[in-house]
Amino acid sequence: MKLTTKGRYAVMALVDLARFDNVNPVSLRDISLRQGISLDYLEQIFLKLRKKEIVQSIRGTQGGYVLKKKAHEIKLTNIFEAVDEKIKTVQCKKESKRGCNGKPTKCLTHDLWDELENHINSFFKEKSLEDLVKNNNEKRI
Amino acid sequence: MKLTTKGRYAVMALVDLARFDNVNPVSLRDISLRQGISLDYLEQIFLKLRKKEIVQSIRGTQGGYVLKKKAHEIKLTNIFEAVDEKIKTVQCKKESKRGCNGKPTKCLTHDLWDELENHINSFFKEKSLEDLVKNNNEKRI
DNA sequence: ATAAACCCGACTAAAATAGTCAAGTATCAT
DNA sequence: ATGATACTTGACTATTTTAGTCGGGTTTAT
Repeated sequence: MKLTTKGRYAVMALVDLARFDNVNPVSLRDISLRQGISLDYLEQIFLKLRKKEIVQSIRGTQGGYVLKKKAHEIKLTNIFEAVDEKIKTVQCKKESKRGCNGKPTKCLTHDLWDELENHINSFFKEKSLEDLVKNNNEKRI
Repeated sequence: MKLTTKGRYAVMALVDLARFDNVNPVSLRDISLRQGISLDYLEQIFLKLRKKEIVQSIRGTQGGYVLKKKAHEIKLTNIFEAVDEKIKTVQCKKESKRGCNGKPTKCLTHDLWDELENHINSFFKEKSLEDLVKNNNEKRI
């Protein structure tokens, strides 16, 4: 079980963005240089973030991105959802009629994975971008 | 972020095993049929479980596997570790000197991923095989 | 005008996953 | 004894996912 770079980079880039956001739009080029993430890849990620209205773009020279919502309103959950990073412990939820493993009942451990998903998601739902920025500022990184 | 089938199958198979264990050794063939998991694949998985002393094998006709420890002593953490299912949120922990992203500092979100790992692992450390079996019996599946 | 920046779809190499396959060895029931 | 059952082990492979790259746009400040 691991987190993909898409999810990680999205969070890293947004934390970076959130720290400079108050002044001017931040260009992906700057984020790319500061965070060491490929520019092309960042563009893919921000396309998704924009579509989910987490960031807003400003085109042209001196353009870039700004947050579209307040940092405390943006939860990790929203970010991951935007870039298709989702918790998938089990694939047996689609068909409501028949259970997993093709049998009429749920698989032996079905409830366990549900529980696990909830456990992880509760973490993501609590943490906001603001929390992360504050945490970093306290440490004066 | 998703769980691999190796981890899921290992837990499913062990829950199955734990329910019949008290009587006779359980053959992989039976588990394979009941849980709908390929026999060859199960063999791979049980090889690892045996090496980590979670199960014990009994060869020959009427052979099979039995738990090597009490069900309440086997935590999810042990199972996942045995089959190499580990939580990997970030790869930036190896080099202690230099941080992630090649820079001398830790990446902006380093502590976050640490926290997430701990959060998930705490779940795995608590849950035992016994918990899972009990849970299923209550529901008379 | 032109450079800086976003926009967007298509493509791809590499790694991980989810197995399969083949060739054993041990043990029990008869 | 012998055959059937079941574990043992390593090698192999198709598929999927990941982690990007690439190329060609469009918009806008200066």
